[in-house]
Amino acid sequence: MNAPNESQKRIAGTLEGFLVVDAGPGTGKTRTIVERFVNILEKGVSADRVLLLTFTRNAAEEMKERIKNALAEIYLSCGSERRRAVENASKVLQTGTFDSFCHTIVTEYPEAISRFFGIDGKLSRGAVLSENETLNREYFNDVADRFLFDRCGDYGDAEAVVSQHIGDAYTAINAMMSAGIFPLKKGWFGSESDPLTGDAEAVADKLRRNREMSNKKEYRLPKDVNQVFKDIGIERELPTDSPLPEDVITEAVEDDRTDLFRVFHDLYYHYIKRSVEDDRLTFSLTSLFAFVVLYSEKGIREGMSFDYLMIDEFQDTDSNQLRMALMLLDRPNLCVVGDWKQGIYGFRNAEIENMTEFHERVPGMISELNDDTERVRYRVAEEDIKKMHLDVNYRSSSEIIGCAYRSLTVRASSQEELDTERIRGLVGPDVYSDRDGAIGDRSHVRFVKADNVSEETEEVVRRILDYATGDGYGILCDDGTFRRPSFGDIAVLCRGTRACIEIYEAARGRVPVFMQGDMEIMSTREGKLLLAWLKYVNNRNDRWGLSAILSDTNLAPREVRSVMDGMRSDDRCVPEMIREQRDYLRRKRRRITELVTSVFSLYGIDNDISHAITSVVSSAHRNSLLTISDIIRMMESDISNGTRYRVESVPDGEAVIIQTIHKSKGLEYPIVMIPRVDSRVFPSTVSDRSAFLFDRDTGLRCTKELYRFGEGYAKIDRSWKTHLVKRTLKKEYDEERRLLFVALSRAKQYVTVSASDPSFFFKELSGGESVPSGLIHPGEAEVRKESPARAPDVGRLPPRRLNVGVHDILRFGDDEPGGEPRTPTAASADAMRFGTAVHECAERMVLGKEVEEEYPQIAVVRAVLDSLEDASEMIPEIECALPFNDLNVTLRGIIDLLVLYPDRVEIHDWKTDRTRDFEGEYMIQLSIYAHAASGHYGLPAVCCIDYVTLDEQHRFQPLPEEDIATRVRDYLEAL
DNA sequence: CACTTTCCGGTTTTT
DNA sequence: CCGGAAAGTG
Repeated sequence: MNAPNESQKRIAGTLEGFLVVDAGPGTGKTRTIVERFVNILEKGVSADRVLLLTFTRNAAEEMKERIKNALAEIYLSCGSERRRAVENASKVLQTGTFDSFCHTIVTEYPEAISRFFGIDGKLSRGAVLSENETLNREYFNDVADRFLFDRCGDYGDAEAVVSQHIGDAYTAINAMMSAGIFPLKKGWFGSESDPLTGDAEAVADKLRRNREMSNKKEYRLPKDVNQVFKDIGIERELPTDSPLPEDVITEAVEDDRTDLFRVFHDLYYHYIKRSVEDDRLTFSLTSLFAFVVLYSEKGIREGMSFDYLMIDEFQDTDSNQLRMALMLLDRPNLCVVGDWKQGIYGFRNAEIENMTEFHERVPGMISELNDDTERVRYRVAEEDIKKMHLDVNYRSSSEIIGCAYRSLTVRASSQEELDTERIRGLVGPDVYSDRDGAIGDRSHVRFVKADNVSEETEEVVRRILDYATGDGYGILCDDGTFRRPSFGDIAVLCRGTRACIEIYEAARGRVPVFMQGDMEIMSTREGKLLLAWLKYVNNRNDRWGLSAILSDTNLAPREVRSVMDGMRSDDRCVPEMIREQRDYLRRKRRRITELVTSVFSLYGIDNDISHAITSVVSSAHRNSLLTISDIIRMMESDISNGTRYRVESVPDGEAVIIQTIHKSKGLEYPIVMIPRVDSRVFPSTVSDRSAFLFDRDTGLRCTKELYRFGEGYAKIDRSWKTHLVKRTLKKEYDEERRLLFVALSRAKQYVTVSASDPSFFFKELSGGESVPSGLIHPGEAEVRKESPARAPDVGRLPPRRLNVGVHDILRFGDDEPGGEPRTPTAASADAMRFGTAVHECAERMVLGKEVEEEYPQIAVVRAVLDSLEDASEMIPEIECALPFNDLNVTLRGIIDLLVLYPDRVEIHDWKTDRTRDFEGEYMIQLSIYAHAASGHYGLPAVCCIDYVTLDEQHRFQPLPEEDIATRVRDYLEAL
């Protein structure tokens, strides 16, 4: 890369004070942060006094790498005296995610939290951070149910609404945590009055302003209220020829919410208390508790402090995090970097206002934090805060930048609004392109309108082919020349996962394509075919299974039906080939992993999804001796619950990537396609259905209200007051526009935006100028139309790559490879169950969790773990894969325990055997793991079989890979 | 043309 | 069950 530009230099050189850096897309943000970080160290500041916080692990890792590299360069160019300091600095770099930092604080000082809240119980050092939001909701639900039951009748009308909408209460409480609002045993933190009231004056003001802005002839707001009155059946009407009367504004804004606040206070406090007592943390609780520790304990706060702090992606912070940042500093040296235009995490309570209103928020926060005692030991006035700007875009052509900025621009309806936008740097790009000279005219932004969704999907595929194979496109290389685009240069960015999947499915088999993200793998063709075969193999009379199998062949629907009808008597009407396949598969019914891979190889299916399914099924099977019917049940429940699994990402660089816009943040591609910019889809019109509204200005409000009609008759219906207040929240720039901005600004040279039912985003952006679909005809030879699903043919279709379970190639005496497996006896089933139990305990122990079971084997495991104390990392139950490319086979298995040392990896495997009869086989097993791990980490591996029943260990060097290959060959022979 | 009624579709996700 | 947009109405 070339030398830093002026603004990058200025920012990297401004080391002291408070600094906000507005860094538009592609402006060299990471580089500037790295440079600034290094500059601070160069000044002689000790590396442990500088902290860099980010939001994702990836970003944290990348930063660390790049800082280390920069330091390494310095190292080479300086004298021996400085060398040691530089070397040392690179070891103690303080970079990490906000959440991991908070987690450290909380687990290190758990007693501070109980002390602060006045709770008897306390979090342990090993408190579990429950990442699964579904389970967290369930936990809250249980806690709240119980609580409301115990306090039945204490909270008047509010209680009814809360108990009917516990999930919504959880959401609202999480939003409060992010906003830094939380209950004390009595009252609320940091305020005499109720912090949930909001800013009544501000809301009233907005309602009045709204009145002025309304259409001269008719007044919108009174009409709106009348509509609600009508909907809920209240006989009341406001005059629509006059503005909203002041007394109505007052009535709406100053609605009495004391019961609602009381129930939330008590429930919120109770939830905190129970979580502490049950030793349960969520990400939100961790963040809140970290604040509490820093706030309440002077010693900890000072011990944790830094002289310099930098925060990346600052638009993703919430206010709790900002306040923590202020307390973490010993001196006023805070540099925040981000781009509010890329703030797309509002649904996670991130506030772009932390960035846009940084100047106003910070001084206020500091004085609040210093309310009773000095917690922030420096002063920052609004005018001390410097604002700098990265303004050169090194990524995109100016056509693309212009388009991206236009996507943000809203038709400002007043001069005042326009001015606000100008201040925010919105009217016209605040960034200019550096690429135009190099790119020249090899850039475009195109708009395509298709007649319907499937036609649009087709069009996307066509255009992918055109970009990758057609003439007239050139991708700029580092040396300034152009090359033909390849599939790997193209990204398809969608608003939602659904669209991603649909486009992925349509493109698969025709274009090399790769989808990133979790998928409902069991609902795919692969999943359903497998399910169908499992059912049919399990039971020859399974009608659903057979009909699904038949429907995937090229039999006409009529023929399928006649077969199904014939099924009522016997299965002679089933095509012979299918029956043969069933017999072939049935022989493998006890080797689930093999059965699964065989089903897929019948169809020649070997892709990300089939891999993911294979690994889910085989690990479920491995963990608890499942039968075919258990697997069937699991798959069926996954289908009906819409369970998503991570699909292993093997981007080979030459495949089109399909991902959501959210996932694309921070990435760049030469060619970007943005499909489905349709009405209701993008911008998404999913409305807030929550029973509670929580916002800085409006405070906490209930969207429902209990209406009483005379004699004891009452009903819960929407609250007209909250409805009115909600209208003040309508933001001019909503997240959807920023999402479009993110999508467009990923592109370096070419963009195609398409729609079948254009939304107003599409219309606005294209200016009504779009091209119909179907104009592009990529060479037919290139279009490998997926042949209509062929009937599976046994044997003739060699599997392209076979996934083989490690256990499949091991020989345990009575089990001939490829033959019928030994029949599980009651005794051997028991032994396996015991083995599984020991493995589970061992896993928990590695993770530092309590283990209740106490038998001799556990003590042995503990002794082994204790002997590994100087390891840099211990990973239990990790999946591994060892490819044999010449054999077209990948061996897959799960390592019981992988121990990482700086210079080697150690593979451990727990064995509950009473003899060492199978040692030879186990050595092969561990050797496979060792080669896989060794390849992954680039370190030599050592194997160790831990016989926990015998209390013996067998350490050895892995057997040569060739020995394993021989086994694999034998296995393939026998197939 | 302006307003009302009916209809439709239905997220994003790191730590 | 809600809000946006198409269809329906005067």
